[in-house]
Amino acid sequence: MSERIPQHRYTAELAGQIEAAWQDRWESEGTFHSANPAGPWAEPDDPRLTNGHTMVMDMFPYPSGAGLHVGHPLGFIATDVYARYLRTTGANVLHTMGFDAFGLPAEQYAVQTGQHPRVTTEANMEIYRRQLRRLGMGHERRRSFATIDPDYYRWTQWIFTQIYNSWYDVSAPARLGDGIGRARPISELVAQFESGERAIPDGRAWAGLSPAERAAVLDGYRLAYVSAAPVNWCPGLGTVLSNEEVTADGRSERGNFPVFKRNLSQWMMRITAYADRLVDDLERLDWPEKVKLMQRNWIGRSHGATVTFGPVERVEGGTTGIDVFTTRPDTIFGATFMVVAPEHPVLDEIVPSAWPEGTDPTWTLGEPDPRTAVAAYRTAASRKSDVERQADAKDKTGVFAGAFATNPVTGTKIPVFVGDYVLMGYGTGAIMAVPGQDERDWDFATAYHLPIIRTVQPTPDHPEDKAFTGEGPAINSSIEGLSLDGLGVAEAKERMIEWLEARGAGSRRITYRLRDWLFSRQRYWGEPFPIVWDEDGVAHTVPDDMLPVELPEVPDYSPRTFDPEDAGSSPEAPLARATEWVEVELDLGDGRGLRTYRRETNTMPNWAGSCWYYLRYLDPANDDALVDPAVERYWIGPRPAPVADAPAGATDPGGVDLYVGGVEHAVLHLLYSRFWHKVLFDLGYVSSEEPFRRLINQGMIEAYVYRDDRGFPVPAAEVEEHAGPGGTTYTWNGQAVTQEYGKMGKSLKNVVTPDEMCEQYGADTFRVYEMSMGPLEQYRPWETRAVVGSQRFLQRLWRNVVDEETGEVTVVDVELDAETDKALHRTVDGVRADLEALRTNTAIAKMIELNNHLTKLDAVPRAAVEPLVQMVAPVAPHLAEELWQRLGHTESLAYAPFPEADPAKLVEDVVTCVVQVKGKVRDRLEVPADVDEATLEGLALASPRVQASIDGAPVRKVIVRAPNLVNIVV
RNA sequence: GCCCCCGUAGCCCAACCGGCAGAGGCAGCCCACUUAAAAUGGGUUCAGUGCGGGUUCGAAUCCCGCCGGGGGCACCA
Repeated sequence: MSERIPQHRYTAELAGQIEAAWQDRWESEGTFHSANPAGPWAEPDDPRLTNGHTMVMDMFPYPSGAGLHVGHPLGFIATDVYARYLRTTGANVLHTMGFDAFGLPAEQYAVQTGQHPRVTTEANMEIYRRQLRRLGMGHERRRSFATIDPDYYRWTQWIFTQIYNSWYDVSAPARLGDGIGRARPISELVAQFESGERAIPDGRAWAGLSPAERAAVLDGYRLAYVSAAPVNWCPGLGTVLSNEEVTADGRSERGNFPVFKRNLSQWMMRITAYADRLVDDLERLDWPEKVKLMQRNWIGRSHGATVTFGPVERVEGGTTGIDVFTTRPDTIFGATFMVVAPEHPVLDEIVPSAWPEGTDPTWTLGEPDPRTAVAAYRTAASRKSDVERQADAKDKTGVFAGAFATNPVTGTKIPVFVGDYVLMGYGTGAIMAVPGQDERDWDFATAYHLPIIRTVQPTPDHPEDKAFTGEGPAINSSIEGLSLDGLGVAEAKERMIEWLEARGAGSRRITYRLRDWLFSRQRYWGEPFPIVWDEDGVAHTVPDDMLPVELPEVPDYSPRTFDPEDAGSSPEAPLARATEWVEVELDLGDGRGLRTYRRETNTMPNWAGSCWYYLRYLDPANDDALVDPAVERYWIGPRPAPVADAPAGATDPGGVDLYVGGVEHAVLHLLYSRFWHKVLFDLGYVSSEEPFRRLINQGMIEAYVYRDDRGFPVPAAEVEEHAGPGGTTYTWNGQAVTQEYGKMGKSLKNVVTPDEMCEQYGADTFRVYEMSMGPLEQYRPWETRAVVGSQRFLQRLWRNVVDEETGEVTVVDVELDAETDKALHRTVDGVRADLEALRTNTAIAKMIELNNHLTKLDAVPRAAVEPLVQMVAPVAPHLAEELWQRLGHTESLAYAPFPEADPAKLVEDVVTCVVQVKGKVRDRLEVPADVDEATLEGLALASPRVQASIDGAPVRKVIVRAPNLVNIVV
């Protein structure tokens, strides 16, 4: 049987041919090459350079081997549409895509398949490249790279050496003079130590220190340093992890393995030095509020005071003080006891050998003396994991330490407790407990019969048996020479801090939740550190001219992993097995000549490569610098105007113009990257203060899952839908199945791939469908059977230009009738605004509308369909190029100027005016668009239908919004 | 427990600064083409905006309180 499909119909097959042909042509012509003002690719004469510039970027993918589904390219298509649109405005547009190819996912896939990570990673990247090409991405291929390329990670290592060889000078003026604090080369700190301008913390003389001692001093300042501290050890992954990679319930973000605290010597990055700038600069960014909030919460800056509670008697004689941090210094009058963390060192000094006279029996754990009780409590606490401690959060437990401190304001003696609801890692590890204004302290006070004093007047409806944490006037807060009574919280805080500072009992203090970034991993597949260790145990950076330090071949690249529950295991770096690589003779050029060193065997986390890749996109062929300064300034330097919604007085921080990616990187990649960028800024390598000026989180495409009566998923593509009186039902192979909504995944049997869609409909149809499903940020369900609507649109557009039977172009060169002309200009105007604002879904709706209008004409005028082809080009670029060519153009339309709307044709001369009586529509009038209010009011009141509605009632008021509306109030 | 986002037709989504609830698509129904079906084309039905209050001449839109869905944080002193 012969198919009765017209020979020249725009079918998936024809689309496939057209698409492949145009992809070849774009590639051979370098259509998407953008122009650089300087550096190896300088093209200073390119006219686009002076015509505006935009950098559009996607979060680059991991070539993990799991395979793409239709959700993955959503953001890529959106940025491609935007970039293609911008090119038609004459702008110089940079849009490319590389690969985040180091790291766990790539390594795990390699381990699973028993191959070297480089082999599988490169194979997967090839698949990705082919798929991206097939989707018609206008990426600039020559700017693409992978983080595993030695030419790339050479610079990742170089940045590490810069960070390592820097320190944060909190008192130096900011680089732009607009604040205090910046990173400086470590050599300047050494000079200060040598000259004596700055004292060494423990008071020794620099000249008298050994190399190892000097190194130890400098490690206290370097922005990258080795520290022995409790870290997150994940036996299941065989590596340590940063705080950001551990979930709230104490498991690894990747793989969901248990994580344990182990004391280990690891590389850290001093991100905490930038905490303030990382918080403050958020308001200069055009980012989703949600992401800003997540970063603010993660950094967790809180303002308060440290207050010393003392004297506490020491067992060995004399007294000591206990410092607490509080955000509520205004409530000190209500501090009736203290609690220190079980790990607090002061406990070693103050716990006496006998319970004080009259100790409440509930305070003692039933132990005969405080030492036994505190020791037992500390042991029990140390056995609890963070997870268990959190799980027990409801019950406040603790034990009396047997000692008393003095409330520095009231002079009252107050008991000191040990309690695990106080964390050693936050503030000072000790708190003043104010049960009246703190729920946790209230719980503790109730459990241990401790006094409660309210120092803020609760609201009248506040329950008697609860802490009051709200705002109100201070009460019970007076002593001789100080009264907070009647003051609001903010004012009371200020007054209190001033009082404390005047007496030396406390001082203003800011604390942060953010901790330094644990930067080393015990994995093979990552960047080696550009660090060698000498025989004294002193670290040295590898000189720039010896970079990159290439990743060696090892007999076994898989990490040593352990039983996920084996908390006692220790990490082993796979690189340590490359003994010939580890032992190395080098002349570091420091005057010490050829010496033997041991290479650092940890590798960097995969965040390292993604921390700065946007900078390399700018100038990927540059061998002399990570990016030419002029190129950086041109593409992502600060713009004259601040971003939308920035507070008054804010300046633009620079950065990538548009960055699109998933929200899952809110506090990982996006925080690390901002940190590195600010270091590079301080050191003068970049002119921008932020990496990403504008961020959009694309939504996910989800899918329906169908399950049979056993609960097993059945292939979603084979499910039939039945509309019935009792609602819609679903069957698979004749048996009833249930529908639920969720993620797309192999095990759920609902995966749809871009390749399938290209096969069945063509890439352009797929692009149009994904873009018309809804706003970019929105989560939405995939529905394959709806894709045909997008295909029909493109087929109708095709048919408006080409005869399906003969393949001939059928457009006519006639003048547009008034209606078509108006529709065209309205569409151009709307589509331009929509594409500009990334509202591609509504842009497509407007194009469909115009196309449907053209379909109804006897013959399609060229003057109408050519602009439509241009407008559709960003979304369906292959089809548009093909039609453009068939319409007689020889050049690609990638740079053809976007159609302009004539403002004169956008105004209607006659509009429909709605006449309401008491807000209800009673009549419609056709009136001139420029009708004046008085005339319109007269016309409305004269309407018989309006008069009938008014029914003789007196008119109280008439609201006129010429020319659209009149509302008569009776 | 606290914070953020979202609820419009059977489904996905529009609706600009508060001003006629509907741009577009899917599905359904009718018609044309076809021996027939598919494909294609043309036409058409469908909601008063999750619920309850309030502000306003006028509310999908602003405010308050619920309900439902999604997400973030959670002894942070």
